[in-house]
Amino acid sequence: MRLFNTLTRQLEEFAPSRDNTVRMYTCGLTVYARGHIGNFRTFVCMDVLRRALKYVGGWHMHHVVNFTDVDDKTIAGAQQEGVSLREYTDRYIAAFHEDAAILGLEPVEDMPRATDPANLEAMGNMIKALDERGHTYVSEGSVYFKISTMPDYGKLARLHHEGMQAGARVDADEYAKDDARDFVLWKATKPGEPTWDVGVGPGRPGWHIECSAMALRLLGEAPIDIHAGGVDLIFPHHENEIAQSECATGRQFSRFWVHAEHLLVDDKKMSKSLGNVYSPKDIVDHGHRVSALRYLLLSSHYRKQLNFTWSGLAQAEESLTRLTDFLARLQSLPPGEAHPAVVERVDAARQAFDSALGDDLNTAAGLAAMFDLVRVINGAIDARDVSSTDATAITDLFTHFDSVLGVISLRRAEDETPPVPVEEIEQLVEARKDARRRRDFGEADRIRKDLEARGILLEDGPQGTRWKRA
RNA sequence: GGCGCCGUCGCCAAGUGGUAAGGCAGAGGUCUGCAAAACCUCCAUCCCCGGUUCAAAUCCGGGCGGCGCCUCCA
Repeated sequence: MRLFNTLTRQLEEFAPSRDNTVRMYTCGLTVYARGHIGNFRTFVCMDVLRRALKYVGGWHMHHVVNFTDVDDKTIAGAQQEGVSLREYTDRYIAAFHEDAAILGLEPVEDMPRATDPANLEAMGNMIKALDERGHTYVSEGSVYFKISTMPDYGKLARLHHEGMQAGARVDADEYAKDDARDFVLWKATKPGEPTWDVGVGPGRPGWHIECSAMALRLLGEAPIDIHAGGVDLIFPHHENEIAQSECATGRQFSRFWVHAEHLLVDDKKMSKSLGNVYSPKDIVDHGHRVSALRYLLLSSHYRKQLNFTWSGLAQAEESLTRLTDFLARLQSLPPGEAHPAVVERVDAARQAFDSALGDDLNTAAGLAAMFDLVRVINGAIDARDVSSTDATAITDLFTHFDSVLGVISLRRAEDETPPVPVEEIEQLVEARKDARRRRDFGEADRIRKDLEARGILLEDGPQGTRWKRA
């Protein structure tokens, strides 16, 4: 499996370093607000990476996705609402789980939160290790990482210090630093803020330390295999994680760094002032299905910016329908032997799909392999060259496709709760069948239009009438 | 000011040296009580200008256009 490594800016052959288990860490959500579709673009991409490693690469996963549940925004939010930090962040963690479920994210092995005692302790230990090795200094009660003690600082982001002066907005931190580029490991306690004592003075974690500490605590000895997140995290977050982890352990932190590009909305970055920040739930409130959003996210490469539009979502909806219509059609094929021509096509499609996904997660090419198969098999069905035995093989292959893409199963789950009760639909389909038998097409069409208005489509075929959600 | 990415059919989107995948939309046809679905046919020479090469959307140079990072951010 080939993956683009931000560290080298090249495609590299990936395999886990030990035990056939991929040790992967994805930077998760800061839980001061409900996650938006931009956040979820990253999470869906990493979910597909995770699934591809499992179901195409054949490896086991130990995948950690964290919650940042303490920072300026969470503290401010909790204070504003007069609730505890824990209570405040619990809400958004619950919302995340809700949205993750409707988007079909596969549960990961660990979802730690920064303020859990074991994690805070791990942070304290890492800071102590850094201190022993001479990488820290204390200023006004806060502990800082001293960049000048790390010669290869900047290797991930590849930022050159000279160029940073001219137009860069210099960090107007409220804490004093020796060098503008130094970053805080542990922030001194301020009145009214939550505080912990983990052996480096009372205070709270700096942003970067939590990921380093949790990744190594949960995934074991450095280097881990993959560290992932959105592109905006490359600097400073991931760069600083590398600095802390490598200076504390003396070893490489992560072998691969994988970054998902941003999602734009109507060609603009999402922002509250533009009113274009949507959560997965907003997609539903706009009358769309979340499966269409997942499909849309899959339809372009994870390292390219993706422009979200409502019409793009509608197109995704139609494309996905073509796949599910095809699978429905496979249900009613006559029994018989497997056809060699079909078997050959199925094998070719599997190969094309796996090779696309194994090539730096080329989901768009993977989808094309699926549609190629759909077209060919549809034609073969019309020619009566597909048996139920073939159908089983094809269905199995689609199960494989979807183990990685996770979009068809999502759509099916949605279909289980149609806008009209299934019993009523079936009753009306029966009534319409009678009407058609009587050649009372007026009544038959009336029933169909009535159901259509309520979100149910009827299709007459040789095997009878099939219904589906609009 | 520094670093980097992108520009392929009306829309979305693969392809990165060998003569343009796939999806949506559209046109015509087959099938159907009518629809829908399905199938068949049609629908691009790759932002512009130079260069390298037998051969370039793919490599190099220069433009034009869009975007990102350098600051909290997926």
